[in-house]
Amino acid sequence: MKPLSIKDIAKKASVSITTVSFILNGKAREKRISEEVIKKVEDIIKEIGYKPNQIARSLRTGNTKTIGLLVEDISNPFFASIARLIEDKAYKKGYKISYSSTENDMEKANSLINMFRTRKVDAYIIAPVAGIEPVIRELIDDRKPVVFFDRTLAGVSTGSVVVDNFSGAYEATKHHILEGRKNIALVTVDMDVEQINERFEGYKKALKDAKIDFRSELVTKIDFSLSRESTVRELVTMFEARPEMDAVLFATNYLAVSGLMAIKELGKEIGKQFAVIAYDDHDIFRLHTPQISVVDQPIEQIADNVIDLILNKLSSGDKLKEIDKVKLMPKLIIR
Amino acid sequence: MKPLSIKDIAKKASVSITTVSFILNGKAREKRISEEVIKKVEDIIKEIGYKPNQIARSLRTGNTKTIGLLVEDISNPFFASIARLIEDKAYKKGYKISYSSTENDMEKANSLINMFRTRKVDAYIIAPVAGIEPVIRELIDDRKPVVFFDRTLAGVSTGSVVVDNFSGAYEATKHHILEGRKNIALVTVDMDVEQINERFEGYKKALKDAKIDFRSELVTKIDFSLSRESTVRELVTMFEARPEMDAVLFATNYLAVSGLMAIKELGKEIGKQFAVIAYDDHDIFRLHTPQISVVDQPIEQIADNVIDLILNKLSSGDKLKEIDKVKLMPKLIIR
DNA sequence: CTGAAAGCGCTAACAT
DNA sequence: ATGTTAGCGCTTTCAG
Repeated sequence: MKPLSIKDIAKKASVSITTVSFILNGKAREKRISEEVIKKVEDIIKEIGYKPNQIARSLRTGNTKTIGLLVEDISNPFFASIARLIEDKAYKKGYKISYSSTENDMEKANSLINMFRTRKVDAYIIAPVAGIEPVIRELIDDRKPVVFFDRTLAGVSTGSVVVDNFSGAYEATKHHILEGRKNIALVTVDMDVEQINERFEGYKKALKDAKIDFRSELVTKIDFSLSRESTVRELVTMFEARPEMDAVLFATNYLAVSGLMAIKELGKEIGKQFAVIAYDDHDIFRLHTPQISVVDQPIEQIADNVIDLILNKLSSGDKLKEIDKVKLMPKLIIR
Repeated sequence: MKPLSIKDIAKKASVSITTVSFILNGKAREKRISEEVIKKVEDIIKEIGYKPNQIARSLRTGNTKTIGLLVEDISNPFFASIARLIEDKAYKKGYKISYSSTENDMEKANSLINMFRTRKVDAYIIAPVAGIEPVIRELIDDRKPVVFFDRTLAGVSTGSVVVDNFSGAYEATKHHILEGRKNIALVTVDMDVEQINERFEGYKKALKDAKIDFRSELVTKIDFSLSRESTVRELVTMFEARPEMDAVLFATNYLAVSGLMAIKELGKEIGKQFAVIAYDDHDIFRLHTPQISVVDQPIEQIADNVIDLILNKLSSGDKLKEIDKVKLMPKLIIR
């Protein structure tokens, strides 16, 4: 059963397809089409359940009403939550979100962006990875709205929504210090992305401000592509090798989960002897015994700002430059 | 900067657009186009970085190389993991997955399916909700491949991949009984969907087989749309009202999370006095103190089977009927 | 072996 | 106030 086209409607209503198209696009008034024709056409549309072919429409108008969203990993709750919020908001404005996970892999990110391009998405929301600068520049040259979130790319100037990573790590580390911790470890990811680097800097600065020497042997960098099991393995070894350690800051939520597993395995007790702060709030940290303190990123605000920026760019034909760099503040939640 | 079209390539290579199109679609050999022309065209394509316009291609061929995936909630790790796996596999076959969350809302599901239709996705993978039978039938009439997963819809005959829910709940309940529990509660969701009903039946049957009377006051049905906080509230009240309860089975992962929060709040101890089994395995249950036993659904197998079914239907022009109903077995993991 | 041309379903300038 | 028509970029039949 072939789907009906605008032509069928026109025939059935004995009007031209133009008339139908105008009615379909809410231009009936503007074009002063008579009430009775409008009614007739609308009735027929409803009756036979006609749905415009979005593909044809896109080909004609050049826009797909779709926004491409590139996250690091959609099964990471931080990104999943943001994606959900963005999707809901975009949906209300008639946009569909098309998302994919880059896994922080430059090749994959490039290939996904190219997929988005061939599918002609109208705009891009991206948690960037290093090395994709060239293709991003092409997008911008193409006059496609691009908004970064979670991190930016030095050397590419476009809208962005980030959380102050330096300050998040700084405050967390400072809290450890104020609690009297002396040997504060940092577990982070071995990846040259802005937000990770900034968290590292925040950690170092807090130590410096407290006149505590930075000791590189207290910093563990885990390969992003390492499996959960291997990560836990590495952390177990690390914890065993540094018995003097009395506090740790995990730079990402998944590292914190692995870290907690390692700690559990070691039978190490979190509390007076040993303190933990994780990045990103999540059920798992609230439910843990004892509860885990976290650096909470304002997920809803991130989503709000991202979608506002992108919709603005979309509607203004990116004429307006305005404030398109947003920096939000994280919140240290002590438990 | 307007993107280049096939016409530009043709002009630059001084051949017709037909030739370019054949080369683009790997039909050069078949059409016996000369090696040198092929080489020339390919070089030009590479040089100017031409990307075919997928929209135009779709309009012409009638297929979009896109599969619509409807889950309950993409931020639920069970669905997120399946979506990731399906996406990876589909990507390798040249398909893009377009996903959305129904939130078990019939209206929303219908509207999303219609969005998929106007966007002409080639096939549908759906975790169905009651009430969408009519639109699903339309899809099937349209000859679109449809595969259900996680649950099916009575009265709609199409491919499906489900896990034996009856048996999952039965085994979990039986385990409680064998451990000597007498007052086993069930916390489930107030929703008429197949997998939930079957879990309920499994619970009842296990009790019956052990000659334990079913007591409706031990069953709590939580409204799906209730917030996390309210759910915890309700469960706290329930736990307080039933001090004799010595075991509980949670019918979904998110209910288990809420339940564990309620238990934590009450200071109730999980162990000898009180046993818990959750549905779906997840970090959070492994990391909990004490660790939580679970009914683990074979996520990878679900994804594999779903994608196989859909790709088969897609390539066979749904001629083949074959075994298109798969039922997998869950695994009880005792911790 | 390659080219011309029709047409997928829709929008919108231009006619009337 | 409504109709005619070109054309978005591509695939594919039919001709040569």
